[in-house]
Amino acid sequence: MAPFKNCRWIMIKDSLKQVIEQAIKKAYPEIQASVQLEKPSNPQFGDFATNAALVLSKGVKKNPRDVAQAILQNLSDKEGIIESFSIAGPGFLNFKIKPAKWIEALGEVSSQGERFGKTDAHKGEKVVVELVSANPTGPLHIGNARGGPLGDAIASLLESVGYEVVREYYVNDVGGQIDKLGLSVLYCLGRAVDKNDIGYQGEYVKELSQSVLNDLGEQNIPPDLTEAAGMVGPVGVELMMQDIRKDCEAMAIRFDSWVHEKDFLEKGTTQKIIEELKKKKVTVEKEGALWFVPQDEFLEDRECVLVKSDGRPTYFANDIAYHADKYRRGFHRLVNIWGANHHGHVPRVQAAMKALGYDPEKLQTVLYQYVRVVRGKETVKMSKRAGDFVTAREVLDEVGKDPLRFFLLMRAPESHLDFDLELAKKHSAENPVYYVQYAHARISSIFAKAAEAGIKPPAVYDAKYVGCLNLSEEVALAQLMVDFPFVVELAAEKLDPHRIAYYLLDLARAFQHYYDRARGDDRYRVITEDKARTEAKLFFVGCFRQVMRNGLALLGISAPERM
RNA sequence: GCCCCUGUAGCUCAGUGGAUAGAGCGUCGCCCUCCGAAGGCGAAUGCGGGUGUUCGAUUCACCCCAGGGGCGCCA
Repeated sequence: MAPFKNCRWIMIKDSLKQVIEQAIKKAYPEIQASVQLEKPSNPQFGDFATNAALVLSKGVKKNPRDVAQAILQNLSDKEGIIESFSIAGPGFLNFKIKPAKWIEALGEVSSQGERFGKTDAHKGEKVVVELVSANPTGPLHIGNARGGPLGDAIASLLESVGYEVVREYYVNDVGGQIDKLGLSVLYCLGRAVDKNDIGYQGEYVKELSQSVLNDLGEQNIPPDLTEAAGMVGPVGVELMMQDIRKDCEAMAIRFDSWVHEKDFLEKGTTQKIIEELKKKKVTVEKEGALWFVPQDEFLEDRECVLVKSDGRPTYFANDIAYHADKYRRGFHRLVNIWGANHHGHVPRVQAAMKALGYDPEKLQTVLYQYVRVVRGKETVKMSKRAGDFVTAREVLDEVGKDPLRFFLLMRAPESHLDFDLELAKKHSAENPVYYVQYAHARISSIFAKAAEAGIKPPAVYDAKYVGCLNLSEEVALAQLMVDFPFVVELAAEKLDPHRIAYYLLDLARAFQHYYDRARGDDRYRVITEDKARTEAKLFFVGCFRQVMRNGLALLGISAPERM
C-alpha cells in the first residue's frame, strides 16, 4: 500500500532510492540494505539526505565517510534526476535533484485539483469520531469548543486518507445533573428550592427558565418539587441542546449522528451490558453497589462503580453500552475527542471493551488540554451569560468563525492553549489566520487581473512551462507544494491538525516572499507581455492557490477571493 | 499520596533519534510611481535540572523541580 505511488515526486524519491540501493549493492554485495531518504533540515544540504553510510559502517567495519565515498563511486543515475551530491558531516549523503523535476511534479497538483492531498489508503474502512459531547446543562464553553474544530478537522483528515467518517455527538441527557438543572430552573421561577440543590447559576439559567415557562405553561408544571424537576429538567436539556447545536453550526461543525445516553437506559441496553459483564465475572457487589473489577493492563486492580447503591447505573455503565454499540455498528476504528479532565475515564472504557471481547486497540482517545481566554495580557474568566466560564458564543461573536477555528486548531491538542481575543480580532499580519487568507486573496486578485486582461489561465500542466519556471523560489515553492500530501498523511496518522495550520503558514510565507520580489524584479511578475511566460506563471500560482484551498478546507476555514 | 498533560527566544508556540533547533508577536533599522503595504528585507535573544540507552538525545527511559488537570457510587 503506497498511497502516493502515482505522484510524480514520489517517483523522484523512489528512483533516487533505487539508484542508491543499487550503488550499495555494487559496493558491498554481501550487505542487504534498505535506504531511508529524508528531507535535510537545511536546504543547503540538498533535496534528500540519507544516513545509509552511518548505518552501514558498523556492518562493513569502515568509517562512515569511507562508506559514503564507496557508495558515491558506484552511483549510476540512468534517468538523470540527480543534479549534484556530496558527503557531509559524519557521513551523510546529500543529493540535489534537477530543479525541472520539481516543476514537472506540479502537474500532479493541477490534475488532482481538490483531491490533491487525498488518498484512498483506508478505503472501505469506517471510523466514528465522537466530538464535543458537551453536557447539555449549560451553554458551550470555550473549553468544550476546542473539541469541536479539533474533532471536525481530525474527521476531515481521516476522510482525506480514505476513511468513511461519522461525526457523532453523545448527549449526556440523564443523571443527577439533569435533576439539578431542573431544580435550578425551578428556583429561578420562584419555587421553594433548597439553595444547596441548585447546581447551575448565571444569566443563562434565568433565560432558560423563561423559555421553559413559555414552552410548558405555568399551570402545567406540577406542584410537587421532585415531579416538577423531573419534567422541567428534560425540557431544559432540549433547549440547551438547541443552543449548543446553533453554536456548533456557527463554528461550521456538522454532525452526522446524535446519540442520546437516555436511549441506552430506556431501551435496556445498559442493563444487558451489565448482565454481560456479570457473566464474564468482572463484577463484584460491595457496599451496596456493583463494581467493575477487571484484571488487565488498563486498570490493573482499580475498581469502578457500575450501579450505584441507589440502583441507578452510573455514567460509566452507560458509556460502556455506548461504546459497545459503536463496535456493533461495525466501525473499524473509534476516535474520541475528549477534554483532558476525562483522562481517568479512558482506561476504564478500554478495560470494559476488552472485557466484552472487543479490540481495545481500535478505540483511540485524543485528550485536549484546556483553553484559557486572554485579552492581551489579561486573563478573561467570567462570562456575562454563564458567570464562571467564557462561552464559545461570546468568543465566536467577538472574533468570527475563521479565527476561532484557526486559533483552536493551530496548537497541538495536548498543549495548553491561550486564546488571545485581541490577536484573533486583528485584521493584520500579526494574526496568522489573516496572513494565510491574505496570501490566497492576493493570488485571487492576480487571476482577477488576468481575467480583466482577457487572459485565460491554463487548466492543465504542459511540459513547456518548465522553461519559464526556473527561479530558485519557484523550485522551493514547488517542493513545498508537492510535500502537501505527506503533511496530510502525517497529520492524519498522528491525528494532529495543527500540522496543517503550520504548513499553511509556511506556504503563505513562502508565497509572500516570492510575490514581493516582483516589486523590484520583473522576472517574478506573473502577468507580463510575454504570453508564454504569463501562462506558465498562472499555472504556477494556480497550483499554489489549489494547495492553499485544500489545506484551508481541511481545517474548515474559508479561502476568500478578496478581503 | 497516585495518575495524565506541559516546561524550547522577552511572549505565544512548532519541531517523524541525526548535521548550524524554527515560526509569529514584541524590540531595533530599512523598503510602497509596482499583479493588494492586511506585505517584504535585515539584526538580537534558547531546549527547566540530573542520570541512563545510543555512533548520535530537544526527541526515548528513569528521577527531581515548576505550572495545569484529574483521582471508586458526578457526567
